[in-house]
Amino acid sequence: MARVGLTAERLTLAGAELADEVGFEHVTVSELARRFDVKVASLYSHVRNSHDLKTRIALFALEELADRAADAVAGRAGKDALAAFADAYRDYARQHPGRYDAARFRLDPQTAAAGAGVRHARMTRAILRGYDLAEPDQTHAVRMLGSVFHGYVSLEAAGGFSHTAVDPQVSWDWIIDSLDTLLRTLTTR
Amino acid sequence: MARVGLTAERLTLAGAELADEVGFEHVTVSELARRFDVKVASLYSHVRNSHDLKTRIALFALEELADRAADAVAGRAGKDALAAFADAYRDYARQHPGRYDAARFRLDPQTAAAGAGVRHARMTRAILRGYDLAEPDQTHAVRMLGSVFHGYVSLEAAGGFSHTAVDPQVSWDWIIDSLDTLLRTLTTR
DNA sequence: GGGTAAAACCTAAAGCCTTTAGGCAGAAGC
DNA sequence: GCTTCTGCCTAAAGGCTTTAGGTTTTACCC
Repeated sequence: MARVGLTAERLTLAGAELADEVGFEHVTVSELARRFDVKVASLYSHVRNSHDLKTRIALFALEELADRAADAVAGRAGKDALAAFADAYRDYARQHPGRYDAARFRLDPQTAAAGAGVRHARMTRAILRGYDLAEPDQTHAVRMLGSVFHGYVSLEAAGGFSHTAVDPQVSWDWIIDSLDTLLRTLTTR
Repeated sequence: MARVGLTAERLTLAGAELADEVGFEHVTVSELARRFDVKVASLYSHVRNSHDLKTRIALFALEELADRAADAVAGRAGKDALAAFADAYRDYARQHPGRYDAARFRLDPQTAAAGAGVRHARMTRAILRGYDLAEPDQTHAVRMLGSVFHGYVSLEAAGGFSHTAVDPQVSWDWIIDSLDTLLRTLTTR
């Protein structure tokens, strides 16, 4: 029987692609097996179970997203960095809705700590260097930025902004602008 | 055979409670049948299918959340109203994580339009009356508030804020404070 | 109070997904 | 060339969803 060459990595990547096509919640071991033209049981040598597969996809997406964000902010500072960082998130979510969803998959604390979540937090803090905030304001600001970006992106993905004629891109820019203003206000407080 | 007295409403409510216990994604027709000590097939007279059940739970949660928010903002204005509104969301999400998740269930546009989503949007706009914003700023601000609240609440629920020692309540208050400041700045622009 | 018809719940069965156990055949190493 | 390991397979059990068609209960009406 021809061997397909399954590995956890290939399964993870294929799972990520599948997620973008059919939605993360519909990613299934069976469907993945079908795509590789292989029997379902065969996947269980590479992946512990369905949850494990989803965890891998989540970690993969987090890593990929962190890479993108890191690229985006490299060589920028202040509002420039803020906007680039924010856009990296939103662009990723729009190009890869399934993966973005995967990145929100609830990981157990251990797994999460070992994953790229830490990079995300560190990058957000790095963005704030341009605004010179002291603790605990910095932590508050990190949380606020994370909330706005994630909230906006997920509401937009859920179709929450399609009732109004106002262009989501314009709102997005407006929000980034506002956040920048706000953060600069805090600096001088 | 003793009749239990199933109705779509009772199933919906039980489903909401189940969601709070085991998580919305684990709400299942089978489990609900088990709770009512009834055969699975019996539920299908009251609910079209699993998706229909989830939709009903989602609509129920949206309605309940809108009720709470409406109560919270009644008789308040300005920052008071903003804070009460925000707290209503966060409190609901913390008391009823499963229902809050349900409220984020992706509804088809028709269903969503008929549901309480509209009330939420209208209330958010009402909050902004205290800040006297012209269009399109008002829409931008509505989107920003929705994003921050939803984003914060869902990141908090996902355990995203447990890595730092800073009290989430303090960050929350700080964020509301900041948003109030920001909105007041916009008014006078 | 008895008849009837709708409503509520049941049995049966098919289809799909997950997961485990054990088997065979290529691939890799000696 | 032989052994061993690995990759994929067959088989099977268990769970959830959904449909079809039966039976009992309830409620209404005469």
